[in-house]
Amino acid sequence: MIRVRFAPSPTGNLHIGGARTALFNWLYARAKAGKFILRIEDTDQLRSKKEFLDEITYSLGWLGLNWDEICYQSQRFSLYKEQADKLLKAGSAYIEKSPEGAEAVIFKVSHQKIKVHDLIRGEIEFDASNLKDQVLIKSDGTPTYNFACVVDDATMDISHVIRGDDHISNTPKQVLLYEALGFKVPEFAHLPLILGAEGGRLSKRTGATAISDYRKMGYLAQSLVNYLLLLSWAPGENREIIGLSEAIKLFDIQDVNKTAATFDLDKLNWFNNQYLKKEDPQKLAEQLMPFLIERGSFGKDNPDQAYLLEIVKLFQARLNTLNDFVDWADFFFLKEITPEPQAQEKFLSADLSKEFSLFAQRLEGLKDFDISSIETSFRELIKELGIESKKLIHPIRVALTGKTIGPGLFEVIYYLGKQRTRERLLKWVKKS
RNA sequence: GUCCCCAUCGUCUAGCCUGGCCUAGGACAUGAGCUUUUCAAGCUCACGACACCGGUUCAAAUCCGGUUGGGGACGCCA
Repeated sequence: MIRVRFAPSPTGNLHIGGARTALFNWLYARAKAGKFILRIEDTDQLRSKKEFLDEITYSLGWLGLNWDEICYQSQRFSLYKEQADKLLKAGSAYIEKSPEGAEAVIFKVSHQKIKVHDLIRGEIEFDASNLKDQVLIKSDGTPTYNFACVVDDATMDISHVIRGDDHISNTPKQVLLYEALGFKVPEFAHLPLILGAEGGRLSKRTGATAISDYRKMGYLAQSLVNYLLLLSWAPGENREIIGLSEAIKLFDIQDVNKTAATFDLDKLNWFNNQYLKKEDPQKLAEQLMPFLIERGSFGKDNPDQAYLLEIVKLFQARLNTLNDFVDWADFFFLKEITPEPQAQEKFLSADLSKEFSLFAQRLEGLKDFDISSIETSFRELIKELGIESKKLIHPIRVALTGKTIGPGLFEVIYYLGKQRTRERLLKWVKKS
């Protein structure tokens, strides 16, 4: 039975790197009909916080990485004590007293060569002569990371330890402990790290690191998972758009690359655009609601769902994030708009009173207020005025939307409605 | 400093194990064009890489060695 675990410490949010580690563990368990265990490494009682724990479990769930078992190291302290005593009795560990009288348990490192088999990298050899004796139980009575990790992985029957590259140097220390405790050494697979754009670790400076930040920016869980999946792994055949269920069929931990990958927001944006385009507009509208309400562009009192749905369809293909919709479509929901200064400067500084009022009149007189009738009447007007269509289209767009970019003008007019179109046009007509 | 890991377009990667099908394929980004009513989307095209040096071989991106470069770890943090 394959049993893998993801072991976050609740001293911070779930970040990109952690999520990828969780994803590969989860995938391997699902691909091999094994178990995926969530182990909370909360031995540091000062830095561990409930809010981080909640954020981590929420984010894992949001990504779709469900766990079969969960356990907390803080509830297993007696087990670590017990195992430390075992080593003490066997003479492979000793007690060190601090000047204040506190006692710590230290592991005697035997000087030998240690071979570690890694599923991704093959054999890695270490010389334990480079290692110092290892603290097992700190003087405050809590276990150290390497010790708790080994005791847990062994007693929880973890068959494969899949974790970040940064743990490679912990591995020989842990192997020594497995052997001293008489436990079977599990298989190891060390995943390459995800690097920031400037090389080096992903950090706040190189972009957001918390999964919840990406959720708040309006990325879909599917996009993030799909993107993370393709960092250091590829199914071949030039396949890129791969969902979780499809990935289960294709994934094997041994196919993971050895090379560190750089996190690239542009590619994530592309994935998000792909998924956004395919999403059911109704579902998209539902997901958009919290974003719209938070931004205040959408009243909570009377959200017109049917209207929102139409507007969503108008923008769907051009969104990179859900936030883009909030930024770009606000003029459909706001009562009053303020044009962007540069847009106003460029397209509304000339006096277009005559053109605007003529067009407003035509729209007013339209029998059928549908997209093609609106366009026909506009085309007729510019023909009569003898001007180029774009000379008028851009100023009208700015007057109606406040922006220079957006959906086609005639769709904008249609969905804005006669009333609001007229009001926004006449605002720029000088009374003589 | 010591130890460890890694090395194909700017980025993610296919190919590497099992040398020849590689004039190295795809995607993102970038540039150009089509369309046009702006921005997207879409379509077409372009740009662009086997880090270097040696070895093995009839033949090396692929196997071996070294150099260089990048990354990681060296806590009574996890």
